[in-house]
Amino acid sequence: MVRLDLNIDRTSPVPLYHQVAQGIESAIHSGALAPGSRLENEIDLAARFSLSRPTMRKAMDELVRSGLVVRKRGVGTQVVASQVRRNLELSSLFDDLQHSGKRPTTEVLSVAHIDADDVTREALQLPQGARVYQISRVRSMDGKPLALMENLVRDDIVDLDEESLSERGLYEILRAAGVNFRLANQRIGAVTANEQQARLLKTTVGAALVTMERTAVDDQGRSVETGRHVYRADAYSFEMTLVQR
Amino acid sequence: MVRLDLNIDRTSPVPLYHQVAQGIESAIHSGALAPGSRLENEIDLAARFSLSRPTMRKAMDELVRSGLVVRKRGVGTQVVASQVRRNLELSSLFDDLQHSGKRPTTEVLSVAHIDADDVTREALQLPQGARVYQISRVRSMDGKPLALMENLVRDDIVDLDEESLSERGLYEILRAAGVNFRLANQRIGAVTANEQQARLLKTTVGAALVTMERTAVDDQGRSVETGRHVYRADAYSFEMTLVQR
DNA sequence: CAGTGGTCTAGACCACTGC
DNA sequence: CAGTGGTCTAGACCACTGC
Repeated sequence: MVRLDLNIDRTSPVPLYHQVAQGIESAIHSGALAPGSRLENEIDLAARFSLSRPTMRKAMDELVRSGLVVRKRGVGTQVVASQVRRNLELSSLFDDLQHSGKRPTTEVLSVAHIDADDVTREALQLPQGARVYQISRVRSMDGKPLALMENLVRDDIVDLDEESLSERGLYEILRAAGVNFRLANQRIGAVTANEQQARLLKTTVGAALVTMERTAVDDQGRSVETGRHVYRADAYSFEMTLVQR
Repeated sequence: MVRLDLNIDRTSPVPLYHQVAQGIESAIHSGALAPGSRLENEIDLAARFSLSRPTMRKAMDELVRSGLVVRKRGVGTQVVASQVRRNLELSSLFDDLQHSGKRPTTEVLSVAHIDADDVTREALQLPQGARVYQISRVRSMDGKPLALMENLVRDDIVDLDEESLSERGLYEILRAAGVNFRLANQRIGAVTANEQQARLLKTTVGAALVTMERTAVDDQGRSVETGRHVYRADAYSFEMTLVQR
């Protein structure tokens, strides 16, 4: 059982529960809290940091949901054996790669302002006659093509053109236009590369590709964007930590 | 704005916040709360159901995390436009298929009690010299092979043999042996079928397969099981709802 | 400025676990 | 039986939004 030490700043705008969760997370990643070790009980922890128990619990909940600790009633809280943990987050491939320190580049193949077909209208919950942006892009890393992306975006939020899309990720542009993404429904599967895909991804016809279809919803409940992406399976996979509900 | 009516049973062992969340979920699925509609504010709702505000909030949090509603400070809570929602849960393919009303069958190809290799020892956090069960199975539905599963299970929890595994899912057996799964780290990718895979899955060499590698952790922090599964891409994909943290 | 969700406190009672 | 996490109450103050 390790005695935990945390710095908590009550003047910070960062919520106390989040500061605590981050502090414990750091202690786990630094090794101060070893895999398998037990944490003090939440009542003592709350008292030691001069926090109310609900606030301490909220911090623990955050750690449970991120998969760093497991709790058992009547027993206690344990640090999970370390492993590469990677939550599947509501972000884009562009964000993913940037955060990992890589330098993604994007080639915009086409941007069109078109009538939405039935499937798109259904996915984006748009009325008959609505128009959308249709975007095709290739994303590369270190000059090697990684993903082929086709997106359909509602046209009543921001104007899209080739120039801005080649500089910034689609999600970055939408966020800058005031869109706060809240959730996404997605499906991951596999296909083999057809001739066009093979050419654009510089691989061979028949190569394994990971497919991802996603529709993203913002804080106003609007379906903002839907897309189908294919990734070279030898260069990308989806990692996630699932937590029991 | 819809006036919500819920039945709450204070004598039930089901937590109040969960009863409320379920009640609202039912109202959404039944259409009583239409997609896009606004909910009453949480303080009024709490008062109307004679609940404290924290309890009401906990119910709302549950709905947010399941992707049914979105909230915005200063504005309110909205029902998300309906869509097929399917959380990626901590369950097995066997559970998935059973819950969907299908009849999965399992053919056990082999069960062996072997010395764990380095990769397995690393994944399951086992000491040098540890032994594990190695299981190979084919899962089919309506007689059509769907998935090829190789699992490695620590051997200090329950004895595994061909007979029990052909009757019950691995997870079912482990749960019955007292294992409470809490989280899993998994990676989803794609490959093309090799000769052996093609034969067992009754498909062709070169067909697209979805791959899933998973390590599952229980409430004692033990890595109980690690496995690599491949699925026929024309028969299975992973659907999930991601919620912004 | 009124209305909304977000954070936080200081408790109470309970269910479950392992000895 | 002692120790732990799970649920619940009844408030307070605040930040943000849209008019």
